[in-house]
Amino acid sequence: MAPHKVITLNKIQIACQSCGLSNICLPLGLESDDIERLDAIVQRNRPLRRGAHLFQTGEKFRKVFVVKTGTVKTYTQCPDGSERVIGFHLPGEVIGLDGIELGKYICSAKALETSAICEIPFDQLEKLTASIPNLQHQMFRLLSREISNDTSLMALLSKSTAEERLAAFLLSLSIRLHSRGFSATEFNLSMSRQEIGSYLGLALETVSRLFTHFQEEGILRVNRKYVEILDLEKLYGLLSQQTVCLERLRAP
Amino acid sequence: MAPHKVITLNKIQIACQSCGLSNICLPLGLESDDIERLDAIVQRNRPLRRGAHLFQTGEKFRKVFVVKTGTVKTYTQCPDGSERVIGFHLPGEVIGLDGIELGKYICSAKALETSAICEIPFDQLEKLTASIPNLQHQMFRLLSREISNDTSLMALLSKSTAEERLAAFLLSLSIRLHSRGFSATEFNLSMSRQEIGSYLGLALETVSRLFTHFQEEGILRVNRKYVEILDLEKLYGLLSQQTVCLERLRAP
DNA sequence: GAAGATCGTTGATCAAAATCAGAAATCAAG
DNA sequence: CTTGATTTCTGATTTTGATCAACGATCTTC
Repeated sequence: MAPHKVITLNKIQIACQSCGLSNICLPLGLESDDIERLDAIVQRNRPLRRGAHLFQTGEKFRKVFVVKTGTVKTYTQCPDGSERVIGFHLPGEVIGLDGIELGKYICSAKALETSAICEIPFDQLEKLTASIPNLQHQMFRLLSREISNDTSLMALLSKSTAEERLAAFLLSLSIRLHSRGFSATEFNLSMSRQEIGSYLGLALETVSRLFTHFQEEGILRVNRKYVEILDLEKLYGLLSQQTVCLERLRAP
Repeated sequence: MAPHKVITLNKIQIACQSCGLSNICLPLGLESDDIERLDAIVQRNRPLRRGAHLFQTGEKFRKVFVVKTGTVKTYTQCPDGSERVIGFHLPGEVIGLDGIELGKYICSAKALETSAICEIPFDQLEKLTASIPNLQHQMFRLLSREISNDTSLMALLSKSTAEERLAAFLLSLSIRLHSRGFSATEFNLSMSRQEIGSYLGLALETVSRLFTHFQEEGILRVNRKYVEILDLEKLYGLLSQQTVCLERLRAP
């Protein structure tokens, strides 16, 4: 009997053309043959396992990364070992752009679950960008979006209660998952209470208590990582006057 | 007697070539004739008075702005009238980049004191950028810097005490002023306690008390807007393990 | 220069969330 | 399956900084 054919994972590659994320990712707004040129410089390796790093703080900046499947967190590490979560990144989101300025990554990025990642060498991307006006515009948009997101989060962090923060976090997740074709009301968190707390500037105990509290209020049903939002309207109602925030949360 | 010649202020214009900020501003890294091309699309109007707006939330995004002299604050407004300060912008800093994504400004910007502002129509800048690789790179760097700055501030806001926040704020100011040729240890704040508090996520009373406290500790001398830092080292010492933050604060 | 508005300081009180501590549930690995 | 590690939940206590309140200083405007 002939040996089975071995399929190497890194050969199963989806070109940008046929990727479901092309409407939120870099190729957005590009002509078909321009997408092909972009596609040619995209590297697609085997999926990363939970805990694997995309890059680490201080490493030389060479590539930007796009999440294709899974979730990635970016974080900074303090000398004392504690870490601060900067962001959670879902499919279609571009990571590493903050490394352009100084030529090195200023935060670390690791997979929270098995995740497929597209890697794009930045020098090649930059050259391509100069010759494709639509790509340049999309790059500017992506960078601008990053800034807008941060602005919203800062507004959230600089005031507002713990309750409001967690509500905003859950709604942001809900909206982003929904826009990627997942359920808006039922999902599994890929991050721990600790990580959520770090991201929102809260103690993990506070996050845990709030989940319980939201459940008692009938807003959601929680079981560890599993979350089901029962009353979206009520959750929105917790976001006092966070206009900007909400508007932005809906966007990506 | 012949009438005196009237000098219109908006005729007193400094070209990018001879502007002292060209080493931190957009022209950084550009060839001489490319700077001229950039210079040609820069609009320089009369200085804005304290309180005047550069742009307001929701307005159509057409231009980016560069502070030439003075200070500008960006902020978002809540329906209840209260505002949240997003950032304070010193000479050489580019404002309005967060409007690219959605085609409208997502925050407002107003002068905190009489300020000279360069205005650059974004559509023209984008065209120019496509034909000057160095300018494209500089644009990416600027956008990336903006993201890095926000990242640092988020790390500061998401944890850390009131004391640490004010220390970081003062050091950031000190560093940025120094890199622009001003004193690192003696300056006049152009913003109120209220605005500092809003920026740092603290009540204005807390900010006021901290100033008093720092003075009692011999770290600085304060009289309303006037600040003299007496012990820079002690001030740095208050920033526990904020590595990222500090590294970033030094940069711009 | 007087009147009013704004801004900054200080004190007293209170509330929200951090911290400390321990139990229960889940997961990973031998 | 058992053991140990990790994660989550819950309770008790403490702390930080917000809020409320009042007053003096400074700036603005007529």
